[in-house]
Amino acid sequence: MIESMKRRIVKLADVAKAARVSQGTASNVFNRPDLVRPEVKERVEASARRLGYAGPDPKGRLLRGGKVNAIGIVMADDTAYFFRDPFARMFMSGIAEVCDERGAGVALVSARRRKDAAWRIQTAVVDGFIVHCLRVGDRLISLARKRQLPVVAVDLDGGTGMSSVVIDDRQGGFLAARHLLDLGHRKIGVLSLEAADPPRLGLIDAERLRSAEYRTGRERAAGYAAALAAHGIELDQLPIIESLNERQAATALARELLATRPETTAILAMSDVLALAAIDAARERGLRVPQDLSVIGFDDIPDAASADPQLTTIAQPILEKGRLAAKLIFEPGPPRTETLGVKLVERGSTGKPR
Amino acid sequence: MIESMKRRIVKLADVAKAARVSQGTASNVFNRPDLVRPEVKERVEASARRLGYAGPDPKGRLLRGGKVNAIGIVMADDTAYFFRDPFARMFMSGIAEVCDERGAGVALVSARRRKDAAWRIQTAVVDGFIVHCLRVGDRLISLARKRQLPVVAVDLDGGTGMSSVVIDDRQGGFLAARHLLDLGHRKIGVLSLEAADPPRLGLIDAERLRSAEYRTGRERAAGYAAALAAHGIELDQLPIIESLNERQAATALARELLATRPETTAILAMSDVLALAAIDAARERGLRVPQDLSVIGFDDIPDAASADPQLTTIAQPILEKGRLAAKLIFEPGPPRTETLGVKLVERGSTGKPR
DNA sequence: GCCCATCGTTGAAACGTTTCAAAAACGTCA
DNA sequence: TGACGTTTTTGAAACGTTTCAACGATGGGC
Repeated sequence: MIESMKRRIVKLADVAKAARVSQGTASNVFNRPDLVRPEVKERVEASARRLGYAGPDPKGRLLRGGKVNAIGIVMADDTAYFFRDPFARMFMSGIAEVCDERGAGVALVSARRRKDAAWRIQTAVVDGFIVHCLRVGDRLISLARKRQLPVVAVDLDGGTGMSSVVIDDRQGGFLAARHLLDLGHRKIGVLSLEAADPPRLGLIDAERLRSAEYRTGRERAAGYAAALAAHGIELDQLPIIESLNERQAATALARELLATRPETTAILAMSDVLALAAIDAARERGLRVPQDLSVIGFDDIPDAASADPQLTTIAQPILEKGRLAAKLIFEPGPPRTETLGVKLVERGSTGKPR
Repeated sequence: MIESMKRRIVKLADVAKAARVSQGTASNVFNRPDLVRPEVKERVEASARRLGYAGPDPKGRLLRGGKVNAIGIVMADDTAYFFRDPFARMFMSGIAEVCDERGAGVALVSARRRKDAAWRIQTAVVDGFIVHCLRVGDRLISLARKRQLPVVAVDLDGGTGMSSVVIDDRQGGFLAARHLLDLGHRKIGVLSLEAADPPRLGLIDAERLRSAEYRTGRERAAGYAAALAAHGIELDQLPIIESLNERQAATALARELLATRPETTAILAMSDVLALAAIDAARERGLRVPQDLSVIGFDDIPDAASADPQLTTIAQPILEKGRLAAKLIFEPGPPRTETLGVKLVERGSTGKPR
């Protein structure tokens, strides 16, 4: 059997012709088999096999008006972050759950490099976007919205005309700070998430947080400030360190904080990852947690409960956040902002100051 | 301004017409802006804005012959498994790394429910498939191959005519078993991965593993058998428990094993997840690891090194496996099978029998 | 003033499918 | 046998884009 040089790809029309049926019938064989007479069906299937037909190409179907049956998750990080970061993983699990229920797929869209991020969002083949963790008015959001597909923003006010899912970050910050204050701490160091892009690693002003582009940092800081104010303290009086939300990087910065401010008795960390890093740093200096240093986190990632000591933290319903975001994509309605509650989880990493 | 009732979606042709340009030129404005005179470009862009054009629809572009620019990862589990299982996460990280380099996206394809798995694979909008962790000759593999896209099988011989990436599971099994035997253990319990679909949870025959559909279980068991044989022991003499690769479920089964066979001095686990579960179960019974019970795992997931005690295990290059699989997708060539090496990592969970 | 090269623009042809109204085939019943 | 209701099949029209050969304009060199 001699294969033609230019081996064109077999398409439905070829199969139809070979089986002496109309294209419509051939299509039905694959999509609504019960509409077509068994005998004809077999003939078409035989032709398909003989010609090596790959089955209806989704590209064609798609254009005709089908849904892709997948939603895209946009994060401002590299793709591996989805699998590395505990928060992201939990969040994705929530999304995945709902997608499985609906029989939809999940596409990961990394927007790490601003350059091709635009292209990625513009060309992503999806039915909707969940956009996470960006700064207010971010270009990625507008890019996604421009696609005129359902878009849900997470941890961020998406602006008018779109839905978003957030948690009560301010309340969380408030609870965390109050917890330390109630225990009697006054020499508190703050470990902050990135406030804006580009991040400024190391010691920063409270002002940078007050006017932060990133909602999460801004709101949590506002909560801290409110609790401190009740004790007549200003956030500006505390040392604040801005860090990437990565354990390694954060440990280095925490180490520096503890070295420059040995009087510190407690660390107010904006995430559990940062808190765990702080504990690592404390341990290096021979400080016991919580006897010599109290540490409180934020998020309540799974590792928080199994850390040593178990981490006191502000729990947010991460799974639920993911689920909700996905549901909002699948059941689009009038835009609304859902705010999820947080709560203080007291575990072993905080105690009275020495 | 009165919106027409039936608000048709604005397409490139509309924009072109409104700007009094040919469709070709309009297309160029979006794809090769430097080919078109600035003045015309502005006119087109203005029309696009005015009409509320969402930008070229990927569906159209796709059909015309473009690549999707994304690869699909197929696993026989629910979508959340990608984010939950330590092995899967590491593997995905490797894939993600390469995809980021190439500017490609990642689509997660869950093939949990066999029913819609077929549909999912047939309609996934991707340029290629990486198929993981299925039994030999699996229908999912043939489904993927039928799409006539590049397909790479992982941890499984995909059969002829396709590439695959595997590790030397047999050698790994051999090293693990020999390690325990060298330490002097003879009363060894085996905690096995699923041998076939459906899984049979609980005590099984060695025969079930010898003829297992799943390559991983079969090969690791063969390695165990080889090492045991060198000491004149047959695999059949050991209690073998088949379990799902989930910590909770496995803990229950390990508990049972330890209860029924209190003479056991060592556990040979086919994965680190299983090994960690065994340690949990041992701890519940008040057994110290490794003084009262030695446990060896397989995979060397990140948790293995940070567990307490640190897990002795067989390390496989998980990241590299992911990277390699992705590379094989992007640089398709003649089908080949890449076998990656494994090595014994001695840590704190194994010791001499009491 | 003519010829050429260059640059922008055009028009039409794919790309592969699904859908739908209408036509054809078939079976039933009077 | 013809009328009528059902099942199957047909043919053609979208779906929205990119590409490419060909065409027209513009300007430089002679």
